Amino acid sequence: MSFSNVGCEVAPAEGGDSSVRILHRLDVQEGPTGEGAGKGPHVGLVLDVETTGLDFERDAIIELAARRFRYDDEGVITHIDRPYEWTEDPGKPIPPEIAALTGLRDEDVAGRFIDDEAATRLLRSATVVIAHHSRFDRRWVERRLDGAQGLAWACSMEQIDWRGRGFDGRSLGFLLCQAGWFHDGHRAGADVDAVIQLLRHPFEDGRTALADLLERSARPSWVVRAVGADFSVKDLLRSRGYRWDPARKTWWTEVRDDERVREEFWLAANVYSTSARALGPTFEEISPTTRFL
DNA sequence: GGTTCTCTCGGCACAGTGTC
DNA sequence: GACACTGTGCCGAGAGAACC
Repeated sequence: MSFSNVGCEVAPAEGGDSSVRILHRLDVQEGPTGEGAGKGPHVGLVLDVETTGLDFERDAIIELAARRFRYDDEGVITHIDRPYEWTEDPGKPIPPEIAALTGLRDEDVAGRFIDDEAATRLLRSATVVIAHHSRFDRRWVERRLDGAQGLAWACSMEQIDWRGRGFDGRSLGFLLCQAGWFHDGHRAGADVDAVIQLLRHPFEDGRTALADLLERSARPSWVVRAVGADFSVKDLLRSRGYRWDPARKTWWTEVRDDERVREEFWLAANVYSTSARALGPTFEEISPTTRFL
């Protein structure tokens, strides 16, 4: 565990003691922020849900929070909107471990419901919806809100190269800590603000985390499936980053749009040149509206 | 023909990291 | 604790070869 190379302003303690770091309590304020305040032409939205568990069939959302922000072409946040938070009665007791984790008790959610129309309108007003683990949040939101399908999603956990940027781990609280802040985690509103703060974070090259995220999210990509690949090339595929899909019984990987042609050549030379029963690769386009489903 | 060994072809278990 | 995903390494069923 190291905080030495995170490229952020974690303040040394008073007196210059380098063995001590000071963390600031996170307090994201509504209103214009930074250079070019308020002028960003794009609208992003950070969202987080708290649920009674992880089972999409049996469990339910108990809290949904979101906050919009404006950002400019450089990925700099220029204005932060007011927070939106709803709690919802799941119709059954909140499990003790979830109550301990989130601080939400049965009486906090009793008789309360998410305003479907307002929440859906809020989500649809954004160019991109961002969550810290969109594979989780997207499924819950699309299941709960009828009008929330087909939005462009990005993931602050998966689509920012935190390790490459000098951070350890990917958990929200730990990333925030390395950026010099702490918050009261595991409440939806607090986690939304934590993500916004991380997106504002400037790396050593001056780019923000949001800029990295938007660039990676906007890149079209392709799921390549080595359909019919012979077993003899499985280790070759694995070493190139392909993964086995048990359901479809194919090796697959995701490549950027500009890597597709190179991948086709590689497959032709290394996989399909030797495989008598090969059927040939398939390519499925992936975009922000189809990721994390 | 019966038994044992070896190889093939995935499949599975587990650890680590993330979410609630 | 439950679940998802990734990476790594080992396991197992079935087929064929080798041996008696």
